[in-house]
Amino acid sequence: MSILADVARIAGVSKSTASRALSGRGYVSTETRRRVETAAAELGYVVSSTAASLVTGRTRNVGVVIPYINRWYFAEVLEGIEKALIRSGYDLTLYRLSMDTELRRRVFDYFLVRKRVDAVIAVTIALSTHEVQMLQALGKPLAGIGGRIAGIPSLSIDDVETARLATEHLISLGHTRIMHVGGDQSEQMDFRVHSSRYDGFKRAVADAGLTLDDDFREAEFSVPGGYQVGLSLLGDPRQRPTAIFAGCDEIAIGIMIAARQLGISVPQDLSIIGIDNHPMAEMFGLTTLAQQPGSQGDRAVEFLIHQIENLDAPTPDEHVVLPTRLIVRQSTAARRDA
Amino acid sequence: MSILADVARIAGVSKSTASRALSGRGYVSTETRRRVETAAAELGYVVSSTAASLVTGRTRNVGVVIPYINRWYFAEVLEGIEKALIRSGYDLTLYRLSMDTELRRRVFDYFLVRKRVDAVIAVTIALSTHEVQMLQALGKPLAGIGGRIAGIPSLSIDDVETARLATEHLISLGHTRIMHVGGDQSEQMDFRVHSSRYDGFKRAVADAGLTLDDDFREAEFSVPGGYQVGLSLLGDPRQRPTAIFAGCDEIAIGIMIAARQLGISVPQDLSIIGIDNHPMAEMFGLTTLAQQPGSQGDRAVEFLIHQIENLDAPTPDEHVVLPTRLIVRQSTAARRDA
DNA sequence: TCGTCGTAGGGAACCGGTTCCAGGTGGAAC
DNA sequence: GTTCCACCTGGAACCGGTTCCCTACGACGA
Repeated sequence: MSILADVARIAGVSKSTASRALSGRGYVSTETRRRVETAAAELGYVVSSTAASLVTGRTRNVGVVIPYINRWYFAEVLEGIEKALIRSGYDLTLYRLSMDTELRRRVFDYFLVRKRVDAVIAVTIALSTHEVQMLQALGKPLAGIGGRIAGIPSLSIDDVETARLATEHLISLGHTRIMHVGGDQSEQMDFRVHSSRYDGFKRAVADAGLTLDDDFREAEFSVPGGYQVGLSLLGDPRQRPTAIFAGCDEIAIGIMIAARQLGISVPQDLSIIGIDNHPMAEMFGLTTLAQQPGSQGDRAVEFLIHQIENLDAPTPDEHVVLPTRLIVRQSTAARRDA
Repeated sequence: MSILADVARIAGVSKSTASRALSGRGYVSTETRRRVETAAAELGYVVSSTAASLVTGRTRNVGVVIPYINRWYFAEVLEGIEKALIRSGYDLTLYRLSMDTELRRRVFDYFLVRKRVDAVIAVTIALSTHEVQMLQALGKPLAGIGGRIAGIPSLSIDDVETARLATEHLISLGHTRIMHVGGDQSEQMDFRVHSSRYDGFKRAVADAGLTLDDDFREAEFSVPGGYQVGLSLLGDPRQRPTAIFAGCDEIAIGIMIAARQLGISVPQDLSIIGIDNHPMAEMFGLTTLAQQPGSQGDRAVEFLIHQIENLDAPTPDEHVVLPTRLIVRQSTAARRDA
């Protein structure tokens, strides 16, 4: 385990020259550089990024705070972030933040804040003003994905508008008995994605002049989650809607499977629309509003790296709204009058 | 952004005492400790983990090399690792390694090797002898999950045995026209998981005295992957098997969906068994061999941390085989004679 | 011929902690 | 009354790089 001084000695130059030769900064003759490089190779020298970051103040490491890993949206975002970071020569340190507030505090105090990362990306986690201030005081650029955070740039789809569009699609097909199956309305960790989607749904319903006395069921954002709600909701023909707007494709698919099992045919008896364009959506013929979580990660990284490398530049406080696209497949159809 | 010297000054002690007071190592009077702590709190002081690791040689950071994020098995392993690391006060740096060898080299050279991590966990990635030696030369403990790596401790299920068991289950139900739908046999990155499962299948078939001239189809390890193979395989009644052993539950579920769409009923016309016990397995009534990827991650971490903290201890070169458990549900049944 | 500029390289300070060592207490044991 | 030891603290070296500053030299334009 050799250090720079060894390399310098073998190459017959000073530490500073060796450093310049290997990092490529500053003037070094080609001959000297070659000598240093061969010496380094010979010794199997690798820089200590720790030592380097101590003096430069840069770690080339970005922290990602994310609540789930094994759900499609989050895994995609994470992959997008990872690809973009590797491409730019940055490492990714992962912090999974559950709703446990004690753990959350620990992650902030013991991990994030120790000058280990150059920047932080919060995925679907609404940082508190205090958390934002803490990180900003340390000079760490921040970005949010999946929602708006006061004072920091963020990236997300417009959940209200997307939900409204999905619902309008159902309404335009003549449906009047519509329900929304979505996420827990009280879950505090996220950016109110769940309630925004429900809000969009309600607006579309109201705009169409419909009144629904029973319009919502809560489901976990997963296929089994949708399946369970589907079974109990669709099992009773008297409460069964003719169309469902699901909070995400996984829920929608779960409901489709439940419907099939109950002998309810989609779209003849029931129209279903989701959000995401999950890889399974196509095989299920699911109509959906497509988003690209991977590219959200990608763009967040691109932005952050720019911030890191121009720390003096003003922090833009803009929120970028990403488009969603309606993909009509076979799970939605005009209402069939009984 | 205050540093230790500031804290020491405010508290009226030396740097060394301040360090001792905050880290809790060495003798410090309670009174002095209190003074230092209040000074630190007042200034909003946070240690520079960079500076600390420069001198201690410990980063409290573990690197995880993994090929996928958005597949169930990998996400579960990653979650298990993450939970265990956070619990022990370690960070997790994530490296997604695709099959791109150039990228792989870069990850090794530029990232892993820079003394940024105290240990490395390779998930389903068969490190080359050279890669293992490089990391060991740097004094980094290693562990493998999902397969055996020469010279380093690893953790996995017995793929051959598990596949054999699954296949035997089908054979015991009287099936003789059996197929395996599994992963690409030539994919080089992993631990031959795919070919081990195929091998186990073939052994069970051979042991039962069956001869099959067409026993394999390749599928991506995903639901759509299984679905596509299912459609083409099951569409032709002359080549259709009466039972399928799928390389994983996601493939199995894809095949079940394809079967349903083609009017082939499971298990009357077709028995299907998978591996994993994926969260969707239960709702599909899928018979499977359950494994717990999360606990694999957990155990690997536990072991590595022990290694890190006792670096002089001999590196055990043991391979731990984890059990799988047959869960019989409704997707497999005795062969129905035509 | 002189000043200037671009290129090359060395010396030393510095990043922000940790830890070794030495010195100084005071109480307990002999 | 020593001696010993446990406890407490400060000084200084050190971890392994990067970078600032200074010197040196050759080329080139005036």
